[in-house]
Amino acid sequence: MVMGVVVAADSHLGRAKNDTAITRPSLMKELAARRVRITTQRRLLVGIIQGSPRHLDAATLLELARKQDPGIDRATVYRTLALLKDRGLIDELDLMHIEGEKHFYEAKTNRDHCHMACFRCGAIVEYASSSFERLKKEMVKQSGFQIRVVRLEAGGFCQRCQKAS
Amino acid sequence: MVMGVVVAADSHLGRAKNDTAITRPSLMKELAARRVRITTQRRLLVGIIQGSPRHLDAATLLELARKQDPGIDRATVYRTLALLKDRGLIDELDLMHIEGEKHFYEAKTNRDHCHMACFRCGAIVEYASSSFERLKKEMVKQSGFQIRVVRLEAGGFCQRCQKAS
DNA sequence: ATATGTGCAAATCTTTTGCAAATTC
DNA sequence: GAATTTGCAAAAGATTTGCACATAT
Repeated sequence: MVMGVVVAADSHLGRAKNDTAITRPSLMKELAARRVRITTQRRLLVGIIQGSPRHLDAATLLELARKQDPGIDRATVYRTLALLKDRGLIDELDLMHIEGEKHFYEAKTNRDHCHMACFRCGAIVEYASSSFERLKKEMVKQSGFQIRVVRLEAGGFCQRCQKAS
Repeated sequence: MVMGVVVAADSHLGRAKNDTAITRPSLMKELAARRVRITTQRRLLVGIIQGSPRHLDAATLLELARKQDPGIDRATVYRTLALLKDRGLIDELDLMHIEGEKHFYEAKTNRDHCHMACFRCGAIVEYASSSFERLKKEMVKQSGFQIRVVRLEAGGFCQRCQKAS
């Protein structure tokens, strides 16, 4: 058994459950620390992102936000996402374009992790390991490139779908 | 020095030059092996992709193709890219959306490699190492997920741009 | 008072699709 | 002649933008 591995399969677009090694620092605190103005709508959006057990796309985030503030606009959602991404507080994922070209978002975690997307059922399996951390360090060392964001995604078939065929 | 490392910085959207460990099997042969009909236009498009030293996006590919066949249509380009992707002959990259939402393509190599995109100058640094191969194996082993495609991308600043600031 | 955030509607950018004509087997 | 590929034009989907108004410091 490899140390530090965090794997968890979940249903459709789910997120790791037994994920004890990964923590998600408070977005609100991070925003405050960066002296970003926290408006009512931003608080709402950030709360939804932080609390969501799933990877959200902009349309879903808007929909969820509208349940609490029907007046909130799509543009505000996109502008807030851009802000959070710019400050490095959320990660933008493509999830191998398993659902078209839209992006998915998740609060930045203390530790980078990979996403594996099942082409058949859409399940997302998350995975973190020290090997990933080592690889990143190696990349930086060997290339001299200064890494700000990393994204490791894979597409294929989850365990369940492999059996089902 | 780590073994098997292939690193090369290049100018804007360039590709590794001293890339001896990485080979690109002939797309034409692969197509033939899969009994895919090879039309004039497909041959043209595939030739451009295979021969290009850069990561191409659909619009650029269309533009290059039109120099030789002005009649070729955008839809054909997209349809051919979809075909090649489906057969696993090309890889689709996002390059951290450094130039908008479009995709970039490259002929599949014998060995997976990462792409690091410079947010400042747009340079693409490619990197392959045995650590990446090990990580992939570990992911499969630990998660039971069957990987068909992997993409490891990073965004940040290349060596030159770090110095320039 | 000044800077910043928001809603609205329209625009933009990339990719996909329906259908008739052309091409290939 | 049947099946596949292509061009054309229009549609679709996701994201961005200009501008006037509202809100916060």
